[in-house]
Amino acid sequence: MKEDTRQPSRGPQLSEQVAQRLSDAIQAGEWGRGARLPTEAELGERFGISRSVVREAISMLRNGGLVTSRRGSGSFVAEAPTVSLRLAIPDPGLQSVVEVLELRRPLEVEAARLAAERHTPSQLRRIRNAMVDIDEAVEAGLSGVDQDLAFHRAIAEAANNTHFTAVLDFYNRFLHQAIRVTRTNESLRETFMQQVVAEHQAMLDAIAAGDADAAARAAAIHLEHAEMRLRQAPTDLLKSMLEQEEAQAGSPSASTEQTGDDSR
Amino acid sequence: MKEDTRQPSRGPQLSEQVAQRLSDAIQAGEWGRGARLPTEAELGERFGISRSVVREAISMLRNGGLVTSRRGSGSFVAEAPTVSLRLAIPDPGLQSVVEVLELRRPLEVEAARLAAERHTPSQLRRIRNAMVDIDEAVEAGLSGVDQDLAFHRAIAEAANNTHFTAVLDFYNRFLHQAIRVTRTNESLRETFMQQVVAEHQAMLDAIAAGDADAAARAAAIHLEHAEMRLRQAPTDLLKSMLEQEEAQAGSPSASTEQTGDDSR
DNA sequence: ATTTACCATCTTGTCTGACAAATTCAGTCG
DNA sequence: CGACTGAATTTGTCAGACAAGATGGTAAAT
Repeated sequence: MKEDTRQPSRGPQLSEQVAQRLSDAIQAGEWGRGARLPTEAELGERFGISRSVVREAISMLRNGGLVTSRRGSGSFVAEAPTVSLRLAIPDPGLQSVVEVLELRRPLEVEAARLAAERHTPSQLRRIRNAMVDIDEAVEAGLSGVDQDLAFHRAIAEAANNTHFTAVLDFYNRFLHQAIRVTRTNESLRETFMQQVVAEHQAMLDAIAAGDADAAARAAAIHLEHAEMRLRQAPTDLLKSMLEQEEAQAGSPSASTEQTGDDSR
Repeated sequence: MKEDTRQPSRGPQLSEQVAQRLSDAIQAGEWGRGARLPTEAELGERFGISRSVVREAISMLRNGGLVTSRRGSGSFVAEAPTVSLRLAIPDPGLQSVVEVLELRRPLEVEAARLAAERHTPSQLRRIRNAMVDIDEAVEAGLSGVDQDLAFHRAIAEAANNTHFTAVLDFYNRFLHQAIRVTRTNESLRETFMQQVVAEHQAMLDAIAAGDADAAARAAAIHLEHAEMRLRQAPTDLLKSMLEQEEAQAGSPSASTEQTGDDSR
């Protein structure tokens, strides 16, 4: 074909230029939704570049949600284009954690209210299981942070509104450290865990009973207390934990396991 | 050397797993902001993979705004690292708009509460100006949708918590269409606008007075009524308008720009 | 001694070739 | 006609090499 023999202009990023041109071509409708675009080899020849660059370019588009690739089959224009919310990762510190909590509180409260009204039996079961998992993890001497987050996520799911799970999931990663701090504070751990369990139980009961207002109240109390517990943890502990995490970062404990214990 | 000889578990996408692990490590603080991360060769050896996969993984992170690479120098954790939440553009329809509103209501209520407590004089002024702008726009025969959204955004800004503005900005685009629908409904427009103005005024007064609870109540009422107004609009009108907008919206990869107009 | 020019070295970007894994499709056999 | 087989196709991964740009140290010059 040789429809474009121009040397890609001496720019900063070759693969980026190619990605841009491919993106333009797709958005211009050269290949419709779900259509298969040329093979990597073919694109490489068309643009006069190696397959590596084509792959990098396609990788960018794939990351942008514009195309999907299936090994052995090809790369395709995405069926459902996506938009992305991009925002800066906050500084690790008490203030920024509090800001995240400020956002989460109204969301979780509303999620609990909706969950009380809309939860399906299986969703309620998952919430219950999550609570049990927390107990078991704590019993086993673990921090139970992942299980705690899973509990809250199960409630968000029971709200049956994808936006809640999406936003809360998004902010979960920032809370991971914060919750660990409160759990690791030895002197307070015992008392705190009792409070947490009681508050979780209250939320679960209200949701199970279908009492929306009570669920909202219980969630509000829990989130408020969570912030108090965090504030009560000495800030130097927070700081030292962050440094500690940095030091032990290479060890095998870091991988994040999805708690996929449920049968969907 | 050879600190991680585990075979990457048989997963669908190898490079994706590596990207996830790198992303986790960065967010766990293994490498601080602006720090140089190991060379591609070194990472390849550490994870037991080839440089190609490392490059693909880093490419993903770079595309996600988590790292930047400089040829000859290395790859670095971004100074202002960002994580991106991607979600599919919802089907145009009343149900999905209602879901967005469900998420926004608690957020806007809390934003109004915080704004009442924290607003600076200049922020209050911006809210006032936005209200005037709505009047002027409507007076001029325009829909005033942009001005309406600006009003709400000004309140979110006055909450002085970047996460509120980020999330609300993100969902604004989905609301743009919905508000237009209610405003375009000729038969109801007059009545609706009077209501909207009154409700806005109540919010502004409460915020200006520093009455957090009153601000929250006013916001809750406004959002509730907004949903009612939307439901009252004929659904066929909504549908046709949404489809029309979607047809002419040809920028799927457009990510939400960082709102850098804030002085922090 | 300080500054400047140079150069070895390192790191990412790109190229080339190969194989593995998964899919597709045509042909064959029941 | 339908199910299976196997070759061809295509993306994913691997390996090695060179090019382009950056870094830091050393020697030369003032």
